[in-house]
Amino acid sequence: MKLSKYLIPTLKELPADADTLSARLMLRAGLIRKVAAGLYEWLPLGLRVLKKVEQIIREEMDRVNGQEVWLPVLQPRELWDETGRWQVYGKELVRLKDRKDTDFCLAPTAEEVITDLVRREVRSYRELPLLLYQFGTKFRDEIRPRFGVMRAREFYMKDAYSFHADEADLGRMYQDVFEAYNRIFSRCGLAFRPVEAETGAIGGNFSHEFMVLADTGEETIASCEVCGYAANVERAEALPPHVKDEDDMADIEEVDTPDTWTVEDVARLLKVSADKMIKTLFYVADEKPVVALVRGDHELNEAKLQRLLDAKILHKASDEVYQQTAGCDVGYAGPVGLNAVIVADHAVSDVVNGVSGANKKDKHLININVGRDYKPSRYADIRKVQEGDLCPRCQKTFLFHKGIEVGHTFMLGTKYSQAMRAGFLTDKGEKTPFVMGCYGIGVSRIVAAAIEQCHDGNGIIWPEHLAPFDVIVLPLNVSEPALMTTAEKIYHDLKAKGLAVLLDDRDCRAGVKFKDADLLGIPWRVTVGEKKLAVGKAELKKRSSSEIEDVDIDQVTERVSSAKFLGNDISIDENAIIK
RNA sequence: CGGGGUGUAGCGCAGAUGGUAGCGCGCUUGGUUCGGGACCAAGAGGUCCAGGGUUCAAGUCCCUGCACCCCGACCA
Repeated sequence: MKLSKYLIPTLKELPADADTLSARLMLRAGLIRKVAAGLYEWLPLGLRVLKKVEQIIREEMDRVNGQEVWLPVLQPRELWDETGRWQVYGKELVRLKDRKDTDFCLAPTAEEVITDLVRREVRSYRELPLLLYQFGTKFRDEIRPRFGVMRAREFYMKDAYSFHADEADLGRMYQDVFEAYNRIFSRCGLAFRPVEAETGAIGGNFSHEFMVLADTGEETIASCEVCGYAANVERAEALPPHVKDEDDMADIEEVDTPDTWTVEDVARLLKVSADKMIKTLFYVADEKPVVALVRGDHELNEAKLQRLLDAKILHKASDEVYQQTAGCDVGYAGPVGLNAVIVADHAVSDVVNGVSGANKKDKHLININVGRDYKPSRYADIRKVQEGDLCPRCQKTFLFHKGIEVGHTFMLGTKYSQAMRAGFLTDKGEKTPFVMGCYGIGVSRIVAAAIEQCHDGNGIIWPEHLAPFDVIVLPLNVSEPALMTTAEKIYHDLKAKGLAVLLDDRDCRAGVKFKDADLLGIPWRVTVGEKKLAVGKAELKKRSSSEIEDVDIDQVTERVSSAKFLGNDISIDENAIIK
């Protein structure tokens, strides 16, 4: 491809609203342009990278016997009503009507449609297991799109769904896909880590996220270097401390705390530490009010609470609920004398002579004690793990990292097949619901994550398997015929070797070409300049290295084509794949 | 949804006290240059986000709306 005729609008200055490094570089290198908040156009160069990622995923999915399909983006409400997700999914689901006023949504994921397909077409255990996947545009009306294509409202995703006769078979497939995912992200040249994860709106009972490690990541991972346990902080188990305070119980007392309601302020006013405070939070779980207690220095983990209560929808209670139940505002609520279902975090039970709101304006209670003054309905792990917490398996201090979620696998079980009455006949002739798994990869997000991980001050440094082109050839002076002829010959020879080559045939100064070549991040650069050409040489440089090598003109093609991917391919353990 | 901010040339921005719409980059043409974003000259390019109002006169002042960005709440 000749650069002079290729749409690569590189930018010296960057658009003001680009908020992360990868977004800035994607705009500057001419990979994408923004149309509206969270909506992007992929230009030729960007699309080439996207297609590279797609092909790697396709190969690995096929390797574990996945079958590619293509499902509609516009999906009828009736299917979403069957699983209840038309209600549960919330505002993120883009809803619209057709000309006949029938409700539809734009697919944020495709469990309903695929389950509908399989329930109509698959009858027997003999046809299982089945792994179907697709690539396609997904829509999620994010509250706040940001970070370029990383959190866009419309994005490109690979989603896969598997159907099984039983849990054991799902377990085998889950393992296969898990390994396929490891290969995919390795081939993409990413430093990543699979972690245990929350299941969120997709549901199911077991799930992993694949996190690309990057400081700009939105997710936080807690990991233990001793036993290898790693989980999203949304999921990570907290170890109950069991260092019950030694103090004797003192008499409960009401104290004045005018205009003081945050944990920090109350603790300062009463001269107690935050871990003596009991935070009292009101929630509504499937329309039933629930009170959650966590220690003042801890944070409630809503996902844990929701899972514990087995609630479809969980949200913070409104001020009215506080008034009705506690008779006061949020900051003055407390568990003593409260007539409600109370769930307490394990750590709360160890607090002796604690402090909480008195359920009266401007009043708190001191010296409150579990058992004597209030009685939670149940204890559970409902807090977020935090800095300093210990691994529940081996009591070693957790490490925390930032990550970008690029893949997510779920063991769904029968959540969707039961709701949609999707089943098959067993060898005994019994109708049984499919056991399902689902597996997603954010294809467009991988592109951004790769840049986030691989760049320098001059631009992108593509991992070789993702690079839009393998080589860029720079004739430094296009008006010099000998130089141009040589450059074009190298260009054609490289192409003949099957490499993707970009020829910078623009009539501009050398500096501009060097700057753009660095910005674009093409792995190999061949420079044809007059001085070196006079002695029959061209310059060869890897984008990832600062070394420049002079190579005989007629050796260039051989050098590049033989070096491509050398030492950069990952070893694949064929035995790990279950056929 | 709450708080804050911004909308002026393709991009980045400037346009006190209302009075002929500007700069840098990019683009076009010509010339000189030519190994890390050259220089000179001449050009093209604007419903100043939209609608309403005040005024002899609005990019500028006043309403209303929209879009976008940031922080928070929320969320595979």
